[in-house]
Amino acid sequence: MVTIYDVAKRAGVSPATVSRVFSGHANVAQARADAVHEAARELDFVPNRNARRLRTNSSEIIAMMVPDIENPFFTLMTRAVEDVAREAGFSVMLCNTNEDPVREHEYMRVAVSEPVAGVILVPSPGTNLDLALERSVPVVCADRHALGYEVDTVVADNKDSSASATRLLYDAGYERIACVTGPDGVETADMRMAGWALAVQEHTGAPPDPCLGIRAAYTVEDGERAVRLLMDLPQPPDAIFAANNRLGAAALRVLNERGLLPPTVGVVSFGGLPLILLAPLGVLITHLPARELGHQAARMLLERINGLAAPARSVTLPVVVGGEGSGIDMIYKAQGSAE
Amino acid sequence: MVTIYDVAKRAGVSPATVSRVFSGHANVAQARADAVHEAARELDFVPNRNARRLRTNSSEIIAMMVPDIENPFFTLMTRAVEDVAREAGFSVMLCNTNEDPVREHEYMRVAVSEPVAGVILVPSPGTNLDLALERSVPVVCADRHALGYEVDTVVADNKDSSASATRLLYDAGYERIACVTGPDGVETADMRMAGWALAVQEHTGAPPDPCLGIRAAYTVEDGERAVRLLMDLPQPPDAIFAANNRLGAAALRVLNERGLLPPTVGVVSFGGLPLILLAPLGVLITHLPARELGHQAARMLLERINGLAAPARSVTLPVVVGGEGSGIDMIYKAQGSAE
DNA sequence: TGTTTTCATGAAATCGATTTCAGGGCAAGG
DNA sequence: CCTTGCCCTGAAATCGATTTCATGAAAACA
Repeated sequence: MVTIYDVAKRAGVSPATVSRVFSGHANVAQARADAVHEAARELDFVPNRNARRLRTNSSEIIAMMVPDIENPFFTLMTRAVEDVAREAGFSVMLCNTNEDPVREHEYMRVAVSEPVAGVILVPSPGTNLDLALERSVPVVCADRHALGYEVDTVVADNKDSSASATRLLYDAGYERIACVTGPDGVETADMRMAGWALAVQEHTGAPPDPCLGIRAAYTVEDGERAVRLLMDLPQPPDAIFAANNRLGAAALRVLNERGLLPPTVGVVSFGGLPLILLAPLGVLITHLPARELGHQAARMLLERINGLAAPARSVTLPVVVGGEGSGIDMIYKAQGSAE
Repeated sequence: MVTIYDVAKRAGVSPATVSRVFSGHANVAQARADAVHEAARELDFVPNRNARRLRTNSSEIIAMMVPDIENPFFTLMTRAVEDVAREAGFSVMLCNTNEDPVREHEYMRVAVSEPVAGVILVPSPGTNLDLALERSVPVVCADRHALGYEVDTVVADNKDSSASATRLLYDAGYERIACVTGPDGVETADMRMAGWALAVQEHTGAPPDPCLGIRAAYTVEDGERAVRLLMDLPQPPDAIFAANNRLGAAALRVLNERGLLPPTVGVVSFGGLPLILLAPLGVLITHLPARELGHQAARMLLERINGLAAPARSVTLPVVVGGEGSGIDMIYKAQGSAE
């Protein structure tokens, strides 16, 4: 392995000087600096980061903890984080938590002992950040808040935009609107359902019929089960508000099975459907700011890594509630940002 | 920071013994080991991985370099790698190369200087592995070979299955089959086009009409441009073999624009279309073994990390060329594996 | 019982870069 | 011409765990 000692010998300087040239923390005479660079190039020198990190007790790795990288929403968020991180000289360590607090905690141990420079976390219900905070590893939450902790957080404006989307269904003439949302305790699921309930209350003057608000895991399979349940009700809904992209896909699939595609039954998919080719007319797709969530979270984390000591900040990003356009129009939008 | 010296002092042993207890490489008397564990617990000791790595010159990080994590094919591959890696106690560092050899090389520098335990690489054309091989960082290529290097490689059976898929179009009665493939020099693009050409030659007894074989970047936008070109030919094709999922989506979108959806014009999408909801009848989707590619690559890499010194191995995984079923059938297949 | 082997252990060297400290060279000021 | 001070520079200490080496004790063998 080529070390700074080899470079130093070749360049005729001391190892300390080589280090100074590469870390740039002190002044080195131009002639020597050139000699060092030349020697480094000739020897194809790559500094050993472990040695550097041991000494400086720092690292250039950000842990990105998401429930499931296969969900295009999180894929896009991760991609955005990686872009910002790379720009700033950081690498991204990918951690799938599977929405499982135990797994999340295991990863947190790894992150702390690594130690990583910081963590961007989509918290699972029951998340525990004690370890990271004790060890003062900065944490930024994205998409959801971490219950019981005061850390920087970036979320989408779930409740208001869910209400808006639901109102659009009423505007389109639907009257009995159901909601399929995610698990109890998952913030996005709860907020979106709350938004739906708010719009229903506004429109009907009464809280929604409890059997129209139903929960499922954020998967296509479980979503289908839930939508079937809804459509099998004695008084089935004439429109469905689906609280994420998986559930939106599930709704469309069940409705397709039964020949009830929009506009027969109205559908809102909260979150884009990537690569969707031929969306039926009358599907309303809202555009979650996945990329912006990632960018913003990464930027805030970098600020913390650079020593920012302000109290915890909370940012809420707007959700674009797309107009109820033609299938093709919406396809293009969904495609463009590939949410 | 709590170090092994603190633990040693408290447990009344030497730092060497503490190290032995934690790394488990040598025997320590039970009584002392207990004392060490107890002291470690009391002090809440977490070993510093940087120090360990510096000494052992190893790490528990695998670099995963893919062209674009947003392509569901690579997302799934990455997920599979992460699953295997986690099982074995490794973490995954995510690197988007953007199909750009310069960016790939930058990441390779990071990986080498990290240094990571190994690299799983989807090579860009013009990839350069010298750095990694010099530094004896194990590399496994996935999805494509690295031109000019002898390293472990896992690929899909692109040529044969492209030929099979093309034959299915002939069987369905299409006669003038075009091919939209990826950039020149990208192995998957070349092999898939070769498979298409082979089937055309077999069927017509002559090499394919050159203007029917067209190249595009592996993006929806550029794919649309290419497909438009094809459909604007004086003698347009009556079927399209699209060499990856993005190009498949592009083909369907252009055909939809023009009212020529299958079965009017036949389509093969080589690679699944995730979350596709309402595939038109007559779209043939082949299922790339993304998950298996990832699993296999990760397993082979772990073997190398553990010191395996055999000559480079090459594994080819089969591609399932789905039957031309009803839209819904295919939807379920595409969904299930979310390629 | 005497000899050899095995085993657990601590002291100290080691990994490779960073950083402190002290000294030498040089310019400015008296 | 002699200080004072600044800037570069190299020697050596340092980060925290691992590992080699030497040692002494215990176990195995004859």
